[in-house]
Amino acid sequence: MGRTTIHDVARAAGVSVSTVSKALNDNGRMAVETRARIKQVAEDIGFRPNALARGLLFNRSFTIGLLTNDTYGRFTLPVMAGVSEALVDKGVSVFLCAIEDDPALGKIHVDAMLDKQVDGIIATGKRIDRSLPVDLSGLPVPVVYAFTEGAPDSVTLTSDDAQGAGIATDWLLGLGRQRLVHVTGPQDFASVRERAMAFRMHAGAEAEVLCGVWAERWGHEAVAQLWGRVGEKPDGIFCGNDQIARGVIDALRERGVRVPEDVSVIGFDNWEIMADQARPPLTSVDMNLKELGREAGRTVLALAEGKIIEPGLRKLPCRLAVRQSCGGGSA
Amino acid sequence: MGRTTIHDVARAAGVSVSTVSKALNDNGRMAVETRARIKQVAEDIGFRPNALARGLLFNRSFTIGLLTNDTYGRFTLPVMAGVSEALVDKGVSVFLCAIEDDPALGKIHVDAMLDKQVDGIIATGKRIDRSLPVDLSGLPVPVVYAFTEGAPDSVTLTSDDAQGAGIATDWLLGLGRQRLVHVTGPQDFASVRERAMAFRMHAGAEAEVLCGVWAERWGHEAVAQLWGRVGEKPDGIFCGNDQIARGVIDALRERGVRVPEDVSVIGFDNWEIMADQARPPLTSVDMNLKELGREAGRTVLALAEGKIIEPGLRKLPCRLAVRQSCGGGSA
DNA sequence: TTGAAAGCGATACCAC
DNA sequence: GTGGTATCGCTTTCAA
Repeated sequence: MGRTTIHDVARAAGVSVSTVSKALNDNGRMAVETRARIKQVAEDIGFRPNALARGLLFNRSFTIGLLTNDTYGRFTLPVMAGVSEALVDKGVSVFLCAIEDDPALGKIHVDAMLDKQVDGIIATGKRIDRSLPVDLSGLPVPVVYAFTEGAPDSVTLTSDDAQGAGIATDWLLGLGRQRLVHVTGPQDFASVRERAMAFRMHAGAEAEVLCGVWAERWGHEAVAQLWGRVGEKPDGIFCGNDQIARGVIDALRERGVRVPEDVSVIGFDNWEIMADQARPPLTSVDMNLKELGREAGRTVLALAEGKIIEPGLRKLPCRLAVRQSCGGGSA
Repeated sequence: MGRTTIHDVARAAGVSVSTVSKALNDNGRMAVETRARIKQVAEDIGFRPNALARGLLFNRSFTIGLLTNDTYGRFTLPVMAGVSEALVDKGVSVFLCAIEDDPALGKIHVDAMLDKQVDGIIATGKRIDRSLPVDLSGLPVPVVYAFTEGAPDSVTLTSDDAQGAGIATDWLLGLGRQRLVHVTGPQDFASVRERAMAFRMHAGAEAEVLCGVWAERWGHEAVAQLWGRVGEKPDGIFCGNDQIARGVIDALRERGVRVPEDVSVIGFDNWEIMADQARPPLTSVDMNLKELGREAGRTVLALAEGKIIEPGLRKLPCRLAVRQSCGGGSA
């Protein structure tokens, strides 16, 4: 029920607190059987050390803060899951702070985290070319950026947009598709430009790129544009996200164009709830966000333990999640 | 940049640490100007008290734990946002722990939270008739359940399914719809049964309820069933979630049935990304998850401060988010 | 009005 | 091998 302290263990075992401490932490020299007995007693009375006290002593709280402005959580949650997974074994817990785009709220949360002596902070966002509305430089704890613009000379992780676009394009080409189009989001996103460039590198410099918005409706519109023209139609469409892809697929079906027989469609994000429900289910580029989170967790912990990590932008590879919207292959 | 302590403030102000402490906490009697001066000095050198030390003293960490098995986060994130919002002003931070359905993982996280002396725990899930895979009874800290089955005699919050179904049904009736159908999820969900019952109470005991799965494809299938029969077709469809509604809308359009002119469709969850992208955008029941989170936060904090809260199941009202899929009204 | 000292729970150094 | 004691940063009696 109440909190049992190390004194309780000492009393129950008939030894001193320092002996108990050493026994439980496998420190110092002592009779192996004394150690075993003390451990047993501690377990019996359900003793668990107070992390606050240890933290005070070690100047370490075994806690890290995760800051995000992604309210919807499509990016944050997988990242969070990865972070947590990487840290739970080390006894590290994660504070999640959603700060929207409010600088004041951001400062409040960062201050609260620092007060609580977090060992480090992971900042995550929705895009690599925007930073959170709060200054994280010069903090007394290490900061790792994931999917958001970091301070210069910081460690920043993101997924490799060019590589992701490359494998998507190559997949379409590998299926024998010849007339590829890339239907994507607004050009002011760095990731849009990066993916488009890679798309052209793989599909040929003359391959067409249509920029619009991140919405299903833009997928419909793009199909209307493409099929409204005279001449040959595309046989492979690489979309900038799964919502656009969903719109494209629906628009094609409504025109009587068959997916994947006539046209292969591929998405980006591998947002399961979207990709699985598409008709047919959508092949999509997966950014490995969970792995990105694991890496962020490992990195911030290493930094907190004083290890030196090379600063700079690290791009983690994407992989392809194959479903039925491309045909051929393993589908 | 290191950590400035209360000793630093004392030295800088030329007083003792106890005086500083009293000054900053507005405790004890002291010259009003001394107090002001000390506060100023503290601010100048950027002093912030170490929460670990205070926690050790007060047996309070100003931290709560949020436990969830909702990996996808559609429910957890809004709840989390509400919890955080309710607690940030009180200086309370939130540990987020995703435990999937793994009892071992659950125990690890709960133990870690207790070690860190959380002031309380909020347990959230995906449905009110299933409990998390971890026993939270008999813990030394208060527990509030939100959207998951709680221990007997605990405080449990959930949304009012019957009331939500009621306002949806009434809305359809108010628009003059006469032949209502409810297309919903699996009958083993308590919320499915509760909503269906309320639907029948409002629409008439003979009103039809079709149970299936929580997927778009079931929406298509249900429409095929309904329109495949001889006789009059429904003119109002209340769906158990937004995915089903989306499937229903798409299926109707593909049959040439107009929404909302011929049939009004209403969803449940008000999952914006789904509801906004539907064609037409979907009117949907909103469970006010953020408010539920706020209430959970307030409640667990009150409990942590020793206040007495009436145990039992509290149902929070839903509201209708009106878009265009029903026609009439304000659409 | 201010300061010295005890103590929150745990660890580690140094005697014995 | 084992136990006393100082210490982490802060708050709170109690004395001066």
